[in-house]
Amino acid sequence: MTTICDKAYSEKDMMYVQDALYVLSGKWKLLIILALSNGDKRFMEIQKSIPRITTKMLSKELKELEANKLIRRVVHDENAVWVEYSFTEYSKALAPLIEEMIKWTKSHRREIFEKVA
Amino acid sequence: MTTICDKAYSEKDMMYVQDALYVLSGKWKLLIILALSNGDKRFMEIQKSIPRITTKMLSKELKELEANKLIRRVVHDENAVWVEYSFTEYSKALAPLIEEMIKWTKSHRREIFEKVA
DNA sequence: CCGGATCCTATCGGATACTG
DNA sequence: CAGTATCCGATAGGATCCGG
Repeated sequence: MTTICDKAYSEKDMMYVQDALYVLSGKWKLLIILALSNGDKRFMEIQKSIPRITTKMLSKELKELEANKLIRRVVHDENAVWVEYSFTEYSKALAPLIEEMIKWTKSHRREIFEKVA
Repeated sequence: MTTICDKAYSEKDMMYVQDALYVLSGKWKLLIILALSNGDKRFMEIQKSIPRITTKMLSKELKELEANKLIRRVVHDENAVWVEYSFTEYSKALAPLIEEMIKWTKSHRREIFEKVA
């Protein structure tokens, strides 16, 4: 029942949003988490499931996500280089946020993306 | 009931998220919308309510937000330069998303921001 | 297969000064 | 007051190649 109209957000709220943006900023991080949503994936599998991401960006983003405990990195075989990524309890909590993004875009994308994209 | 675990997101879902990120990316856009949450504001008022934003960035972001119909710009007096910004029906729909960001950060910020920030 | 190293460009974003 | 203009460094992001 809190629309933006009814509710004035506090300065604290703004800081919360800023914090979230800090962790989730950039084009790729949320998409990587999405890519892991249907199970663990290896480096190449993640890359294939995210259209235009380069190895460099994927590598960089995976590190940051791991540092922030949003994904987990497990090396299965040192010699064969068998690495698997999975999300954490912590990143699961992002599901409602992701749901809201999808909802919002679904109901509004026509209004914007016909002209912009 | 859909946690990330239970549900595998589709490629379409990924595109939706990408679209949302496209419109909301950067450090400032969501904060600007938040700043307008308790009523219309003038340029300087917005700037004062967002800690470290510069006039340049505010100006730039306002333009983009307006182009995407996420805010409305009304000039009240040509001579006195009296401009007011307000959000739109369209941006009101972002409220649930913002709520989720705040919720998420509230429950998890300690886990991250003690070390990172 | 998993990335790191390198080189490059484009955009982000800050500081400051300036205009109507 | 509401922005613009300019200069600048930092970061994002892409392309390609290389090594374990």
